[in-house]
Amino acid sequence: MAATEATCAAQGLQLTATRRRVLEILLEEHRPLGAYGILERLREFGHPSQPPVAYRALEFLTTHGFAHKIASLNAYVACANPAGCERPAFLICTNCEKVAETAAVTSAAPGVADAARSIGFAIKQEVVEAQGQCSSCVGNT
Amino acid sequence: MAATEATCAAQGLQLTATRRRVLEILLEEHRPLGAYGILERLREFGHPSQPPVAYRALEFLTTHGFAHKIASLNAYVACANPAGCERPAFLICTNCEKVAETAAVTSAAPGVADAARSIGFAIKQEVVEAQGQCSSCVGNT
DNA sequence: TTTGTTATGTTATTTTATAACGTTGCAAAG
DNA sequence: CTTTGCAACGTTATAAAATAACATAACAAA
Repeated sequence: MAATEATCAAQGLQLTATRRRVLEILLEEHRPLGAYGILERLREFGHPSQPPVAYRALEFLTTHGFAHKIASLNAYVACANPAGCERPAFLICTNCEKVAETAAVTSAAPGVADAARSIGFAIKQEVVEAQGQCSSCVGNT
Repeated sequence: MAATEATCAAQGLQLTATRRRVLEILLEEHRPLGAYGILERLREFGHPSQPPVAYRALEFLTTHGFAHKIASLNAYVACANPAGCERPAFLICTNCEKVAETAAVTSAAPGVADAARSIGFAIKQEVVEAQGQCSSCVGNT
């Protein structure tokens, strides 16, 4: 949160009340939250809570790397490393639904980068989302 | 298509009319198609076309590896290599929307596998979807 | 022929996301 | 000042994606 505030200050980004509240909600959760889950939480705090409210805040947060969308879940998480987030990848526990964020070392998995090169495909960005079981849940299911 | 028929015969899977038609539709398209796009096409051919029809066929096709869901697009493509598909990864052109399928060599991108190991996370499956520009579209946008 | 299983047909609903349009707040140019 | 421009906000409505639920059919095995 402090890192996010610092980045916003440095780059002239407006961390408005709603945007800040959405980020706080994501930080409080230990699992990805859908847009409508966020809306519910906003409602509890008396914020306006029509869908665009959440989606606008999420667009701001994801655009600037303060949060990420987990495409395979249609859900959102706060960035674990807002100060220096690059090539985020996610480890999604299919048992407890918690998500760990890590950084991929290369821009693409081996084989994928080669394949891209060989067909002249210019990779801009990559979505890497692993599903499995976290250490607490291994063997539980 | 032949490979799919062969696999179904070998494994006792029922490639019914609707399932076959959905696979044909995906094979004819050179880009990912949403479930409702598929429904439109089915309608043109006089098939029943309520949402569950498409979703059931897609579940069958994706479960057995004859088609894949592109999570970051909420869309579906025919598998490019139904005979021996392992660890599929996708190169999605943000300009022309075509998708190339490739195979990741390792089960996880470097760094991701290490991170998983270090926190005791057991990876079962991985979603790898790269966005960028295909050779025809590089420089066009 | 009854039973179990797999696939289908259909209605309704839920979940996720965006379009569209007017309003507000504020800073910079005139 | 005040007005012009811009970014964010509030609200209504709707689109798009996915699933729940329940009844029916087709067919093989007991």
